Amino acid sequence: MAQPTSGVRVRFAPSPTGRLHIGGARTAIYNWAFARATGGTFILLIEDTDPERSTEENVQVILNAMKWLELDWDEGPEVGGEAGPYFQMQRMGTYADALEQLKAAGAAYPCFCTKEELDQKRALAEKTEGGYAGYDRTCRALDEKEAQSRIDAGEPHVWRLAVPENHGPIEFEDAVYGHMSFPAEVMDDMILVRSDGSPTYNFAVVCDDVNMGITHVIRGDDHLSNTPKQVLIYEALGKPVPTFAHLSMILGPDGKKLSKRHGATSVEEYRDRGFLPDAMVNFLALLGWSLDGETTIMSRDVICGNFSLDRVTKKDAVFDETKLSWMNGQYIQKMGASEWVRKSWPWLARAFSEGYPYMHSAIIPTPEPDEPSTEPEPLTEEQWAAFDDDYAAHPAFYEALYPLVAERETSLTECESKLAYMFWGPCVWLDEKSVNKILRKEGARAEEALHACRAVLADEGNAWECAVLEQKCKDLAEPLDMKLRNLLQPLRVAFSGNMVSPPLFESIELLERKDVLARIDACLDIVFGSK
RNA sequence: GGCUCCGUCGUCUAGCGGUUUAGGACGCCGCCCUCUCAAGGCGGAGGUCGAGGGUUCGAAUCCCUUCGGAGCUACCA
Repeated sequence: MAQPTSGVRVRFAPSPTGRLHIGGARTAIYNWAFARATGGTFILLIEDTDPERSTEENVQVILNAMKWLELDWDEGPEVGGEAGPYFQMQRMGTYADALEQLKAAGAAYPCFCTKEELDQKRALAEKTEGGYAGYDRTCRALDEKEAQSRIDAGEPHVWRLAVPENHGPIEFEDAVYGHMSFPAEVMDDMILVRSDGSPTYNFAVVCDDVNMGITHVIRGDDHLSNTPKQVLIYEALGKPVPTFAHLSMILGPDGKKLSKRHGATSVEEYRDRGFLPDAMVNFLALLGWSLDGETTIMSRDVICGNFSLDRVTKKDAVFDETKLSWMNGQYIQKMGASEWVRKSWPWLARAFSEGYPYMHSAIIPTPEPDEPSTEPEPLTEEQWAAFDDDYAAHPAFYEALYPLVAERETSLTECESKLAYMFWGPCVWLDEKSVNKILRKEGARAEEALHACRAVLADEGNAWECAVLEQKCKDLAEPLDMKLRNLLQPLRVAFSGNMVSPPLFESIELLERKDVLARIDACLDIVFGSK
């Protein structure tokens, strides 16, 4: 299965164990970007040797995450390729072949020590000798014939790598860490094949990388210490050692390895929280790599066109969600209305559903800032149908919402709360705090302002256009001797229910005159008891 | 314990012996803009480059020591 290796071949090999971890995603991005930058081939290989978790469904989860990030692979599941199959479970034959080769070369030997025996020895060594030095090579001394007869008798055994005696330091080049050297004496006669015949990780990766013609192994830092062991396997196999590139760890805000305790750790979670794939890729690319030290926002094309291993840092990086949010906001500003509508679908549907069918107008208590975020009820089929109908009837309306929130959103989810008022029809939910601060404020003349603005909005002579309505309302300030702020904030509250909202007249323009007037009337009635 | 790696503003980073009074970005503070909130513009605080020794005319950049952090040390991957 020797591959013609012309050019760069890199691979990302995730285990389908549930979700695509942030660290894994970055590894995938670096492999992908490196392949694209060098005109090489990006291969996706599924490490599905754990039968417990490697379900069809979990494989799909990984694939979906890769697709969501828009990391296209040249060879792998669904697209095939000449170096396949791309599932380790389907490559068992290649591992068996490799073992045979090692046996023939005398580079592997059977070991009959049981797990229990080894655990005991390890425990003892840790107590008495101040540390376990690795397998004591008991079975390596076994007579070949004796070993064979025990195998023939069906005695359980594993196959170990016979680390060469007097092997000088094990050295290899790492594109990130530079020249690496490990003393061979501390290398364990590691297990290659387990007693059940399955290959261990270190053996399987080497076989795969050899057979797939991988030229650059770009992977997590946690494999750095595994690398000399793997180099030994390459040597035993008589194969050239690829270039390695180890990526530093991604840490949580507390400086500890990123884990569930830090909150969201999978790309799926970020997707569900309204993050854009472009922002994720841009942000993750910058976690350990830089273009020039200055550029922060960069497109996939720029990343792919300029990615290089020699600008990858060795230092562990803390995952700073604040910066990710900022970056996401930058991408939301640039994405455009139609894409925004398409991607904001779930949250727009929620915003729509809250206002449908229209509820009554009322003052509602201001939510506590430390609200216990409860999982929202999923929308019913009915609600979805109603939303779909509404969108079909007013597609332009939905696109017009984009400029209202584009530069105010840091995540797509925010449109649900920020735009809720746009779906209230003739009703308004008045935020209690806003009512007290704006409408009921002593000496603010809010009621007077509201009546005046209402008159402008009610005047059929005024075109229902943002610029016209805004100008006419602002013209009220002078005769009334009011500050714009005092004049318009009451209108904002009466219309949107809150003292903080997206642009006022731009919003009003998108709704019907009768609904806007109805809201003002409801507000006047509820707050001031006047009509 | 052993092996290995890392250490520049709070965070992501630039820096590869002199062009550096250590640059950019997020965050923070202030000002401007302004009907709110944002966005945007401008400005500011914040690192003496983990510490201590060298080498050198000159070091964040080279060497040594030291401290701190991390990874590996499985019939897990």
